[in-house]
Amino acid sequence: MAKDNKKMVEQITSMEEDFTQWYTDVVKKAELMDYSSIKGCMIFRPYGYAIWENIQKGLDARFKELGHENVYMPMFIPESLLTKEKDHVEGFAPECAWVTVGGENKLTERLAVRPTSETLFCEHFRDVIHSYRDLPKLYNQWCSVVRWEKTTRPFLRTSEFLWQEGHTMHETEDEARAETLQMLKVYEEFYLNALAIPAVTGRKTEKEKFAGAEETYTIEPMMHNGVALQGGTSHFFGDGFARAFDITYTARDNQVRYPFQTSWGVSTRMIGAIIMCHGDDNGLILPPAIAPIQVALIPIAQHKEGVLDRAAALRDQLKAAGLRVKLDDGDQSTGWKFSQYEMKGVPVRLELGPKDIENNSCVLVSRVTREKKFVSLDNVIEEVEAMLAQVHSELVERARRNLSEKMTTATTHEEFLDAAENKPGFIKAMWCGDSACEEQLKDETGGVKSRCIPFVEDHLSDVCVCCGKKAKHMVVWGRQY
RNA sequence: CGGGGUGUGGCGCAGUUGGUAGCGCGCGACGUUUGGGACGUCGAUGCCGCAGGUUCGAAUCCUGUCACUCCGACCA
Repeated sequence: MAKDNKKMVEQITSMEEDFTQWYTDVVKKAELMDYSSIKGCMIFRPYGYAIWENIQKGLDARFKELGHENVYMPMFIPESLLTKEKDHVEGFAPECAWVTVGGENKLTERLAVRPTSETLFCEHFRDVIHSYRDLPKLYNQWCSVVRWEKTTRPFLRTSEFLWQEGHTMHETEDEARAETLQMLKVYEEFYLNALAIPAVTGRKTEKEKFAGAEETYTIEPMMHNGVALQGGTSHFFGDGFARAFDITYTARDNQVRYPFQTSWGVSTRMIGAIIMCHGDDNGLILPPAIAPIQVALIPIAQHKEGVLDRAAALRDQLKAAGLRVKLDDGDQSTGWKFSQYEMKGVPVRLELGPKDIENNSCVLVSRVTREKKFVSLDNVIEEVEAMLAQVHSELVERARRNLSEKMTTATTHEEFLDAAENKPGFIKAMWCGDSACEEQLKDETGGVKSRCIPFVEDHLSDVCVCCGKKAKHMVVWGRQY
């Protein structure tokens, strides 16, 4: 029996042994997704989709609080529209999926399945923006986009992925720049307070910028193994698209002017970040704010008189307090249920058995520490809420520690190469501002790239870690998914 | 797009010198269990990725093809 138990637990490969396999095991065992018959596309299973719905709810409320409105654009983009902005099309055309036939007939112009919707928004903005009174336009859309990726991984990179894309138009450059930074702050706050993920934020270098953007800002969380994930981006476009699409308005000074534009997005990749940031060898660990089930209520000896009734009453009580609870009265063994909800990353488990009922108590177990706490049923709601809050702060604390432990500095070329080779994580190093040095470092290290120029830069030295010329910025470097 | 790997019940796999498919898990019924992945009995489930070929006979040999997956280059 003991041997069998062991085998069951070993269904998840340990992180230490093979992080990639661990990741795949977790997404499957936690029932987040399944592979589909379409290459690179995945099926969101109910539990995985529920996480996305909670992320949506949290972000959507934040966007709306700041005055944004949701819209929906078509999923097809005529080739002529997509190609209006030169840099943009060069960035995206190579990975577009094209529709060339409609019904029985070949189309006169092929249609791209949207890889991103800047061009569609611009076409529309051209029609609805005429006066400063029409500005700002603060639009957002929740949709899926398609990018024909060569290699794909569940949640991290799929050919079709779900996301939100905000697109805004403003009277002034200052206002648009402020919007760009504001939305990055929203992402940063959401990552921290909802996903329990602290992250590095900053500006992308010229080389890493979004196709067509003047500035790209990014949030870069670090995964458990030290690898970065571009977790969200916010772009300032200047008036480049406005000029390309001939979007003009009559300003307060009665002059015809071009508006200034931003766009910003996060995707279901966030779920990948949650998995790789918080998970452990027993499976997923979900931050309480977005966990579809916050409390797994497991009745003990449920066949005994009164146990299920009492458990159901407790469930209703917790639900009434606004908690997301699942009472599992299935006939699987208790141990099986424990394992099941651990794999699925439910933050708090509540055990209720005959002895507890007799004592007017129950047992709470934290998914992070596995610590058992015996609490009175009289104040169970407060206790559960406290444990959920504790799980959140422990996840933040753990992730913060990982981030700082895996952050190294390099002041010389040798140090940089050594860190890239031997120390998984981020590297802080000075940089001259030349893309050639980024290219060289990437080649020498086999994939370490600039993540961003953080908002607060340390002065590590006067010279570029690569070429030795005068340094312009401190850059955070790392490998990425 | 380059390099590797794998395709056999839902999942993980075995299948010898070619002889007509098996194991574990899971699934269903019943019974016993029930505070860390329970046990017994019975039962159901296969276009052996696909298409050709060789052969009396192919999961097995040959050719082609498709898919998935991992590692690189490209990207949220």
